[in-house]
This record gives sequence, C-alpha cells and structure tokens, in this order.
Amino acid sequence: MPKVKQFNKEKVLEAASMIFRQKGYNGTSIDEILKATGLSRSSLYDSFHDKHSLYLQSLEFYKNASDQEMEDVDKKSLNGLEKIEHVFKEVVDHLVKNPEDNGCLMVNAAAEMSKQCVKTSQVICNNKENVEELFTGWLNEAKAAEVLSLSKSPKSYGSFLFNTLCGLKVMSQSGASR
Amino acid sequence: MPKVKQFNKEKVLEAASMIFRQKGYNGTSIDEILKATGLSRSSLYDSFHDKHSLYLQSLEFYKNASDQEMEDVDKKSLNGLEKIEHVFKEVVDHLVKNPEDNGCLMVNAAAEMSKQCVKTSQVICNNKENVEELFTGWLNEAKAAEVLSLSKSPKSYGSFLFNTLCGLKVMSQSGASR
DNA sequence: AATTATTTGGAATATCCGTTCCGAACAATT
DNA sequence: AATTGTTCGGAACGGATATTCCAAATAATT
Repeated sequence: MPKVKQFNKEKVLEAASMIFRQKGYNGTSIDEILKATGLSRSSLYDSFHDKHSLYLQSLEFYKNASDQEMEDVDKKSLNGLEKIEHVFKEVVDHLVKNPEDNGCLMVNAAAEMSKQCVKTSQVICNNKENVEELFTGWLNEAKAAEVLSLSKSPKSYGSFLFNTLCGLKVMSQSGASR
Repeated sequence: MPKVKQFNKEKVLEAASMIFRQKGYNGTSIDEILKATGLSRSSLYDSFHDKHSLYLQSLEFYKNASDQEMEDVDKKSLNGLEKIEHVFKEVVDHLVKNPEDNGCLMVNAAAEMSKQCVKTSQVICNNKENVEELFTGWLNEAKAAEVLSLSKSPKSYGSFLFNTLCGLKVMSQSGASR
C-alpha cells in the first residue's frame, strides 16, 4: 500500500484562502502559496491541479465556512432581529479586531475576478443568495412576531442588509473605524 | 524647439483608470496599458515613471473625477434629500447600464491594494471623507428644513450612506439586479 | 534647410511566474 | 526485507512581465 497523504486538504484550503484574501489571485505567487500552505510544489499540482483551480476550491471552502457560520447563528435561540444584530456585531467585531486580515475573500473576489471568471461569480452569487435568504427569513420571523413593520418586502430588506454588510467589508480595508 | 507632446495626459489617465478598473493592478500588463492608452512604451515610462506610479495617478484622476461629479450634484438647486436621491439614482443607473464596466476603481482598489500600498489607501480614505462630508451636509440641510428627523448624528448617517454606496458597487459586479 | 529637444518604436534584458518532470524518500502492506 | 503506489524536493523550462536603452522620426524654432 502506498504512502498516505501527508497533509490535510481542508487545512491547505484554509491557508490558501487566507493568502488569497490577503493578496488577491493575481497578487499571490505559487511560491507564496507553498510557503503559506507548507505544501511541496508537486503535491500542490498533484492534488489541486493548478493555481486557478486552487483558487476556486479555496473560494468554495471559504464560502462554505461562512455559510456554516450563518447557519450556526440561525440555530441559536434568538429571535429574527437578534440574529441579524448578532451577525452584524460579529462581522464588525472581526473586521475591527483583525485589521491585518484583508477584509473578506468573497468581496475581494467579486472586485478582482467576477468579471473575468464565470465560476468565481457563480460562487459569489450563490453566497449572496444564501445570506439574503437567511436575512429574509429572519425578517419574516420578526414581522410575524410583530416586533417589526416593513413598508417593503422582507426580500428587499434582506438584499439591503447583505448590501450593507458588503459595504462594511470594503470600508474596513481602508482604515474605517468601528 | 522640441517636438511637443503628442498625447493628452488626462486622456491617458482616463484610459488607464478604465483598464485598471476592469482588470485590477496586478491583472493589467504594460502591453494592455499601451494598447488602451495608445501610448508608446517610451512615452509611458518618460511621462509616468513606472506602472505603480501610473496606477496611483490614475487612481487620483478617477477620484478627482468622481469628487467633481459629487460637487456638481451639490451645485444643483435641489434640497438635501433630493441630492442624496439623485446620487444613488445616478450610481445605480450607471451600474445597471454598464454591466461591462467593472464597478468602481475606488472600491476595487480598496479590495486589491489598500493593504499593500499606503498611498492607495490614502486616496481611498480621502475620497471616503469627501463623500461622507457632502452626505452629512445634505442631511444637515434636510434636518434644518425639518423634512427629516434623525435619531443619531448626521455624520453617522453620512457614513452609512457611503457604506451603502460601496455595497452597491461590489454587488453590481456579480450580477445583482437593480 | 539646419538645428534642437523631445518623442517614438522596437529590440534587448533581467526577473519572475506557472508549470512540468524526474529521481529519491517514504509508509503501508506482503 | 521486498514491493508498491504515492509523496516530496528541487532542478529545469517556456513564456510573460516590467523596465531600460538606443537609434530613428518628429515638429517647432533659427
């Protein structure tokens, strides 16, 4: 039987997504990826095919992780409004406490790659839909509980909340304060 | 007397800022810049020093142009709220009508470069302050005219409006609808 | 027309980057 | 210990990239 894989694929994708977030796709060299992931050149190409494919896999990993965080919030025993508040608090907290983290891979990918790579824009779109859907659900819940009245559809406000979140992730990168 | 400059510096900076917006700093090669601006290689290096310096000049040109647009709105005979509405309408209109334009150079630069280049982040910060200041002024005007009541400071809402605008410019790049 | 300072085109250079390739090291099984 | 399929390190390659350099073209002045 052969030698078994010496690295953990998820750990690699996490490290890769962090460096892509930091320096972007075009700004990150293979050498930097090797250093960040601890992988050998051969292992990288064996297991992830090439740089672009690794980028997409990292993006998807990142999307799944952030989707998961949102699902976790959804499972908390909070009402709709509290869940929304919680998400915003967490995001802002993270952005403020980790000014060296370059914002959000999803937002950076949207700016750098979505017009050059359909697959990238699909992942981003998918994340957008997921998050908006959760927000909308929470708003509906708040509406049903009569702790909130809305002049437009909850879906519009869901989009709006997602939009606001994106804005925060951009602004945090140029030294905006809390 | 010598041969006179064969190109218009502003036209060059406009073309350069458009291609940087499209493909980012790292994604744009010198050859592409030459093609987009019509400049010769030598002229580019003679007049703009190098790629990074050209990028910063393009960024500043873009910032000045968008500052100017905001000032123009400010000069219109509209009340504060109408001015705000007008800006948002214009931005959304532009984003929707020009889906090929890759959003906004300022936002893209924030995502790609602001953590790697202090000068870039200064230009972005400066633009942010200008826009927020105008928004805040318009809100104050609306407040004074008693067409608006605010539970927080106009400055907070100014920041909020700028943030919302940023969000729109990100989301438009991944196929968000109007 | 000659002069002059500058622009311009394109060849040349040196570096970097993504990718391939191959022999050696390796760990699980026989 | 021999076998086996895989991983690993690093050299090697081709192509792209930013930048430099120089000779020729150019346009305003004398």
